[in-house]
Amino acid sequence: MPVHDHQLHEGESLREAARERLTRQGEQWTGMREAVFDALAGFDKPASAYDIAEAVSKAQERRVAANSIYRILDLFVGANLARRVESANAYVANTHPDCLHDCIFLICDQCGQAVHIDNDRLTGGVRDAAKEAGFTQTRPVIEVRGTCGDCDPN
Amino acid sequence: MPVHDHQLHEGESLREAARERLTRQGEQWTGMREAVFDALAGFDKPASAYDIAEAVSKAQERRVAANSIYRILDLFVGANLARRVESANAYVANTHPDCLHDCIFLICDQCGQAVHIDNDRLTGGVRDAAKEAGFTQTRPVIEVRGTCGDCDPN
DNA sequence: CAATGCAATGTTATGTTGTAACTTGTCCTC
DNA sequence: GAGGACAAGTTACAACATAACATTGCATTG
Ligand SMILES: [Zn+2]
Ligand SMILES: [Zn+2]
Ligand SMILES: [Zn+2]
Ligand SMILES: [Zn+2]
Repeated sequence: MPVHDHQLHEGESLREAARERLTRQGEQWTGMREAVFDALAGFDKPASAYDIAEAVSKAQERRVAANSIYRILDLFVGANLARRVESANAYVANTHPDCLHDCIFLICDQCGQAVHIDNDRLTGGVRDAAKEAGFTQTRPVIEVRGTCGDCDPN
Repeated sequence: MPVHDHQLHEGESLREAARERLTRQGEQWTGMREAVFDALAGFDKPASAYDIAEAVSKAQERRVAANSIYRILDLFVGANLARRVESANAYVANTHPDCLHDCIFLICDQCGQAVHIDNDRLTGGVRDAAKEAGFTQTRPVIEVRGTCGDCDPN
């Protein structure tokens, strides 16, 4: 269970929370951004920028270049609407965009599913260790590659 | 300081330790593998497969394809002679190939330097959290992006 | 209402990272 | 010297990411 309380959103509610958050940052919630967010949230596993480009292209019946997707994903990550999964070169929608903290991702090497867990004790420990080594403006990347319970039902 | 004791190697001693380790695994220590290891160990920061291909090409005065480098790097990572830094798409030589454990990398966004720290309490905690979530055969990826003390001397 | 400025997006090109498939070379064994 | 096993070479391409510049649409203002 999470170490702290926060609201997890899904579907319509998630999009609303994302829109709220982005506009509150002084950024616009455009049709294109909504389309990208919907596509991203529609995936059940981390999606690459090209996956998203394909999904948006299909939804809009026109070609959307990966380029534009990257721009919007960068914006989303900066605004905490999405997270980048470094070990998968892929992105996931953030189900609690109002809650600013470090996430831990567990990624299944078999099925590609990613589980998101929160543990401030662990992430705080990693931050502290980096600080102790003289690092500032730290951004922890904590992920675990492995096999999920569904893929290895022992 | 490291939580456990182990020998850190460098230069000739490091290459020896790597050769020892690899051959003990039943793999061959070929000229090509030595060249790749030397090139990798010669970098003062994480090097991409293409960086290494270039270095080896220069050292051997012939073109070596990145392809071959990837094969050898995969072997090295599997044998604990090298580590992949996921958030940098790059590799570093492992200075203690005989010591099997999870490493934490701190990578400076400014200068690219990577510092390697060990903290079994933290990495163990991450492993435990993954296990609790039903994941098996786990391989933690714990890295911190930030600014190193040299680049931000406050 | 033109003219201007600005942010978002489109377009094209190219750079970087990573794999796949097949071939060649080398060494060992029979 | 034929055959097998493994390392490495070669070529081609897939996947991921960014750079540079053009276009669009909308708001401001003279
Ligand atoms: Zn949370
Ligand atoms: Zn799975
Ligand atoms: Zn160690
Ligand atoms: Zn630095």
